[in-house]
Amino acid sequence: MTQIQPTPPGRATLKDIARAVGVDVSTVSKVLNDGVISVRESTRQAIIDEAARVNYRPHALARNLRTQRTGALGILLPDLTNPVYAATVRGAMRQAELAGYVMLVAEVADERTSAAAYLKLVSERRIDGLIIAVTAESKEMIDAIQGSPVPHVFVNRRSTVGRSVTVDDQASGRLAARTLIEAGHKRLAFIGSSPELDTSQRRRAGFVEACEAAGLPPVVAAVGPVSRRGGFDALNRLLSEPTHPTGVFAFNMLVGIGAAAAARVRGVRVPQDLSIVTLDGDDAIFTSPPLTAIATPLGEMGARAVVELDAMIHGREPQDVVIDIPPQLIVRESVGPPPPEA
Amino acid sequence: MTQIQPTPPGRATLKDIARAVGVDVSTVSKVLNDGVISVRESTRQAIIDEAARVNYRPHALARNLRTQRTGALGILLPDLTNPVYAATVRGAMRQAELAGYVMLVAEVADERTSAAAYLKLVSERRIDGLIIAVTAESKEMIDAIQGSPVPHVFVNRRSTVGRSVTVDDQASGRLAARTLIEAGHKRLAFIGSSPELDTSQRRRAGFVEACEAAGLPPVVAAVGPVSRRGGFDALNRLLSEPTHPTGVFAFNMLVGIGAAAAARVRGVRVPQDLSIVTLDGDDAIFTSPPLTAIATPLGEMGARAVVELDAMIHGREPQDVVIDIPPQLIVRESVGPPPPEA
DNA sequence: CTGAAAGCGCTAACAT
DNA sequence: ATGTTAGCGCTTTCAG
Repeated sequence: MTQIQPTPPGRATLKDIARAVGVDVSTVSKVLNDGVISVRESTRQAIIDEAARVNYRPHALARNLRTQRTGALGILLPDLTNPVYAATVRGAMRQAELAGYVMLVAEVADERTSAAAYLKLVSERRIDGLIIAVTAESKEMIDAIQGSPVPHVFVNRRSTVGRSVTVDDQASGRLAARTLIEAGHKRLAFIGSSPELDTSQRRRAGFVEACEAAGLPPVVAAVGPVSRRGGFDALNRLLSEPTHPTGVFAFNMLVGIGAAAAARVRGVRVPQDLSIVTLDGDDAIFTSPPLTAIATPLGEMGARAVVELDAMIHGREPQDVVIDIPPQLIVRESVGPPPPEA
Repeated sequence: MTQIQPTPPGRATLKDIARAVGVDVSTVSKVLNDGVISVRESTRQAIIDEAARVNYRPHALARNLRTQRTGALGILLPDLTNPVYAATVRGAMRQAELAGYVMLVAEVADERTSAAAYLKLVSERRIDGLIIAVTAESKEMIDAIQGSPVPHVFVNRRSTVGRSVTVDDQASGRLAARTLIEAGHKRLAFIGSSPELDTSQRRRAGFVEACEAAGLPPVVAAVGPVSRRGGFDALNRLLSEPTHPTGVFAFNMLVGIGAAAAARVRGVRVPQDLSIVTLDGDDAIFTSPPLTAIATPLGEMGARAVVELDAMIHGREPQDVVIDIPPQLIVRESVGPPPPEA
């Protein structure tokens, strides 16, 4: 009489199987890990059958302790409710699953908590590798990262203390500027972040470069927190100046949405009075008006970060990667010619 | 000469400390775990000093294998880029950190992958408890959950196979209806989800109840996927009927945003031609117009789920909890009187 | 082709 | 007040 109730998964151990089949646990281990040829077919079958019968699952912890690998990856990010990070995490998680990892997510508010979360994950040896989606330029953080034996890769950020996966942000900046310039705008502005965000600096550099190439005066670069609120406030400041820009490039979707809200509140019509180009895409289609944006392959970056991490974990040489999808303009309704009087 | 380089954290073991101080590892373990009084002050100090010097961190895996607890919680959710889930996860993660857990997150596309992810986390024994933010009514999933020894709690969902943390969704539905009714609307609609989402059913029930209490005809209940696209399509269908509703209650923010976009595309002005009430809040302030919404304490639900899970893990009796923050209306700009001809 | 033995780093009875 | 012992479940030489 075999048991009628299905055995709950994950409760049987190698020892149980070994006892049932009448072999040693090491034999069971070999068979189940599939690596070894030198097992008689009949015992192999018996073991496999019994394992199936009791619904055997390896105990991850025990295996990990032995192999010194956890099968887990970590990701450090500043804000889960920010769709930019959510999309990145999603891409990373999908790839992680393909590569057989589970994903530990830590949301960190600032550099202090970053370092703490980092230490918790890394020094307790909970993960095999770490994706860093926060800016990590505090001394505390740099020290922690540099002293660490755990592979790590920055995503959508560059850093002196590690490899990174990014896109060609300068090209995005140039494309944004050219889009506005071709629509006829002469007074352009970039709404970016505070200086420590290297990604923003590169987009700005590309933007400025294209402006100068077109012989346009130096652009105003409003700066603030990267958030809807930040975009809202920044555009508000910009619009309160006497001759304000007629075309703005918003660092990312959140900033763009905030900017659009500010325009609306001030009675500035988009795109009749003001054109907006933003970045990162998908969500911007449901704003009003839908925002013209430059697609950023966030998910690909996350996925690629996992690929690199996996390579490092397997001892391969890490390298910086710049995803070579050229920036692509998604034309929607927030860009038009400048208003006549401008 | 002590070492000049800071010792990398997490590399020293109990054995190293024991050897350096000249005691047994078990003594070190006792001291560092703080539970025991019976240790001479001088040795205690020596141990603590040495531990600090080598920057000792316990090896989570080894400890876990021994104690049979992982110090990790899992969460299963359908869509990270959905701000509703992002907010829930965030609340859960904050509370998890306070309670000393790390958080494993798994995004699952459907019931099939749910079951697989579930099994991966649970049967490999990677987590002490699981938060379930997906609807889990497939036989596959129910079987997996029921046979499982791992505590689990549903969040923002109810289920026959486990405890849950929810809010009073019927009250939210009633409040939404009353808001519209008090503004003068007579033709109301609820845009909800397909029937398997119990949360949607409760909101709908409350909505219908309040309509009937006001003597209003049975409401149309559009149904579709819970997403911007779903809200968009649903309102589109609604508006293409000859006498369409003048006030709609959207199941959540995403649906509300999609509905607003659909109105805009059809040239239906909000709130002059159509009033919209939605749920879940924060993001809705940056839409155009800002959407009047009923606040839903997503973060609290996530946090409370962790509290309940922690209780279960420590052997306390689980219970269903309904967060007793009454639904609160956030008045913005998407509700007004019905158009005159209606 | 299979088994015995050792050990990953830690904790917890139980001795002394 | 401290050490001894045993073992969590697994993998991995090394012998037979």
